[in-house]
Amino acid sequence: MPKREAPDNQVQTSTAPARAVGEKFQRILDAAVSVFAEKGFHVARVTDIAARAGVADGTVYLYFKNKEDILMTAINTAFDAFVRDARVQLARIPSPSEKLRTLARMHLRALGSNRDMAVVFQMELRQSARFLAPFSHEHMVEYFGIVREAIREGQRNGEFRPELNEKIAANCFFGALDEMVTSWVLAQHEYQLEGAADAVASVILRGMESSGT
Amino acid sequence: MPKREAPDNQVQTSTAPARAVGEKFQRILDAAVSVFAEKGFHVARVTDIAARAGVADGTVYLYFKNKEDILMTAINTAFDAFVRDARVQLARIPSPSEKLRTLARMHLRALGSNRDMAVVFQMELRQSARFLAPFSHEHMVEYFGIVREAIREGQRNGEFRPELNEKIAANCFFGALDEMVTSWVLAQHEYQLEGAADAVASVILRGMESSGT
Amino acid sequence: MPKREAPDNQVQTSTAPARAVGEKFQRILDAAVSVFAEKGFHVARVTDIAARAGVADGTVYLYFKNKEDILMTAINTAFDAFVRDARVQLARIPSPSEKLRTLARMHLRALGSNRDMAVVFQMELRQSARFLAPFSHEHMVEYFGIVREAIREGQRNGEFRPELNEKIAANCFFGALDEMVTSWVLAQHEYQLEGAADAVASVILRGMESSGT
Amino acid sequence: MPKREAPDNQVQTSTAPARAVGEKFQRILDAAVSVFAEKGFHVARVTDIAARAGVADGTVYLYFKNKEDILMTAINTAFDAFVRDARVQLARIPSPSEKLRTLARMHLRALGSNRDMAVVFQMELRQSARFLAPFSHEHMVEYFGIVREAIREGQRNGEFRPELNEKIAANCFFGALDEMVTSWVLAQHEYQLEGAADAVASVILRGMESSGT
DNA sequence: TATGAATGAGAGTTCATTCAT
DNA sequence: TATGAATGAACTCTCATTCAT
Repeated sequence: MPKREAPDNQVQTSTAPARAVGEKFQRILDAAVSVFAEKGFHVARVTDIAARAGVADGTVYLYFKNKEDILMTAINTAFDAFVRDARVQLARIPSPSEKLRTLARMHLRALGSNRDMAVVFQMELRQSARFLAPFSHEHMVEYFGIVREAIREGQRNGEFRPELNEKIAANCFFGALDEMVTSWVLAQHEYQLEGAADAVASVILRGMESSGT
Repeated sequence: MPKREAPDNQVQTSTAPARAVGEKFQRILDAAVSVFAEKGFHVARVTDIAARAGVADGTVYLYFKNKEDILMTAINTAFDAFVRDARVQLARIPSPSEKLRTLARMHLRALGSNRDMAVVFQMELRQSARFLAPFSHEHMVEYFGIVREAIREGQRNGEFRPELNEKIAANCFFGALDEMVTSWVLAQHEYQLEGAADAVASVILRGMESSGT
Repeated sequence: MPKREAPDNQVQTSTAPARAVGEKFQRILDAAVSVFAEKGFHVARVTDIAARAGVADGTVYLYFKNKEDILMTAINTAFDAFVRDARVQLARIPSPSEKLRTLARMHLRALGSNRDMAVVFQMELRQSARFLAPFSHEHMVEYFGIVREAIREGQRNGEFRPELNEKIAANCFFGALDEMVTSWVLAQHEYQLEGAADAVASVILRGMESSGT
Repeated sequence: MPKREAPDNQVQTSTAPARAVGEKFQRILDAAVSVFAEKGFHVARVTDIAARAGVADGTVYLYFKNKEDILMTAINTAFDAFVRDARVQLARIPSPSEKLRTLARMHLRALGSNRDMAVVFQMELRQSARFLAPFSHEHMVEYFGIVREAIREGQRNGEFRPELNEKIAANCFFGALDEMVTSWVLAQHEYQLEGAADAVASVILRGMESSGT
């Protein structure tokens, strides 16, 4: 029954320095993400996670209610941190199109900098949205909210075509980025995911722009 | 992207009592898709599938090697039919942009007409691409091949911006449609998925078009 | 999912002849009683029961919902058979005191002829009455009902003291027999339990008899 | 049969800060009896006991060897106190029948004044007699010894029928009281258990009395 | 072909007990 | 003494798959 230290955004920082005590929570979380990425949630065994975290099986249950709770915590923590960060960044940017361009960059940077977490997001998030706690789906709704708000803003100030269905546009934006991540995750060779952000953003933004722009 | 209504996609066709045989095969396949859609591949039990198909558990193994084989067959059969159909349809259309617009319509129509299969595609395809036989991934590559060919064609004839990375553009196209399906599948209320095809296509196509067009 | 053959009173007859097929249910039940008697319900492992019954672990769950269900079924089946038998026998006897004397004999004969079952009754029945399904407790109530009815009858016809609290008297009767079984079960040396029935009955019956008798 | 209120039955008595030590020891013991009564020995968790005693899990092991030791200590302590008390009381009484009548009253008073302990005795004592250390069984033998001695005395002085099997008679006596406790423990409504002592004693004593008395 | 009873490996989870602090 | 985080053995139950009928 150790108490989880306050989740501090840095979802998984396997930095070198001193492996202080008490970061067992984080170790388990990191190990879990790694194992989930490797075998998928259902095939992953708690024993694998414990072993990779260097703790006993039972220890996992001191920090998490059950296997599902580990996945949920991993996803929610990362998602929370991302959305919070995104809100802060976007608040500084006045232009809607620039906001979306920045969001695209953040999206691909966040996932591109942590392959395991990216795999988990791409492979498990949809499943969990449907079969596990719809908790994580809340985050998706939140993320979409940010995107849609920017689009509406752009429509109001004339940047984006007003007749465009804002929900569909948001799907195009998110879907395009999401597919970039998926293909990156499935790719055999390594490449910088973030590098594609501008190209994607420009396709979607042009697609939404008012003709006369 | 299947059109599973038409029972002509059956992979195995025996000789003599072909109808009866294929009929049970198809019943199991349909039942499986329905159960997979409901609970997800890993949680679905073979017993559920057999019961829903109205056959004994053991009978399932007369038609399929194992549980995974059922999923693979379901996905592959539907995907095959879709890709074959797409090739035929697109061959008749000269304009690259019109090709993509048609593909978008076909994509959303195919999945929009069979919710269970759509759920399975959205929830299980990525997982299976990574963890199960990468067999089904071949189909994705094939589908992407069709999209990319149309894009290249459009770049050659000046419709689409030549500096555009064709792979990224294909991801935008597919990702946008895919996200439309996902949000449709997760939506609480019913609506015609196909109806959104033109809106999505127009966003992506405008995004790819040459400025001077 | 084989269907339990109709429970046919002969709770555990490990008679010699042909071990017909389909008596797997009975084999598991007998094995369970034997294992429960040996180690107690909570310490007994399902694996032990399966092994002793000569079936696989999973097979146990084709016939029983869970470990508790095995215990309950064993207790209930035996109890049912006993109570049904008792009702039939006692119906033929007019004298209340003779009824109780017969019941005492039946009680000790039933448990004295099956040591394992006796152990389970003495060790687990009270626990199960409190912590498991109070189902089995119904049987106790039924048994007591038979005893109390006989006592009331005897009070009505003047055989037993009318001022006697009938519930207390029933407790004396049952408790005395029960303790005989317990001490028999815990005893190191073997002896005929049934042989003590008359001695017990005579103590209790004299204790209840009207002074002038 | 304990009189656990009085905290003078403590088995272990350390030297210096005897009061404090014994106090925590007793708290754990009381908590254990309460938890055992509630869930049964095997289902009770050491954590529950520690929590209810207001100590850490590890502290329990400073006072007791293991979970079983707690149960044994609880039973033995109570039993010891009861038997010691019984010996003292009965020594003062010359009449064998009066001795038994007094014992009946003490028996029901002891358990009737501490429901938790009564539950533990009724539910766990038999189990422990068989599966755990037969240690506690010694107490039963001791208790029975007292009863049997009184019966023999009564047979010698002509109060009780000489042909009566003294062991059986003792079983009747104890069994009747024991069943009173059991039914009291299982009863839904509250009532004074001790109040039934005379009724029970009179049934058994009459049952044992010589005819001509 | 079809059945469904039987199998048994395997996984998640619990909890008595220990031991460094 | 006291703590409570950590351990890891153990156990119940599930379910994909097989095979005798």
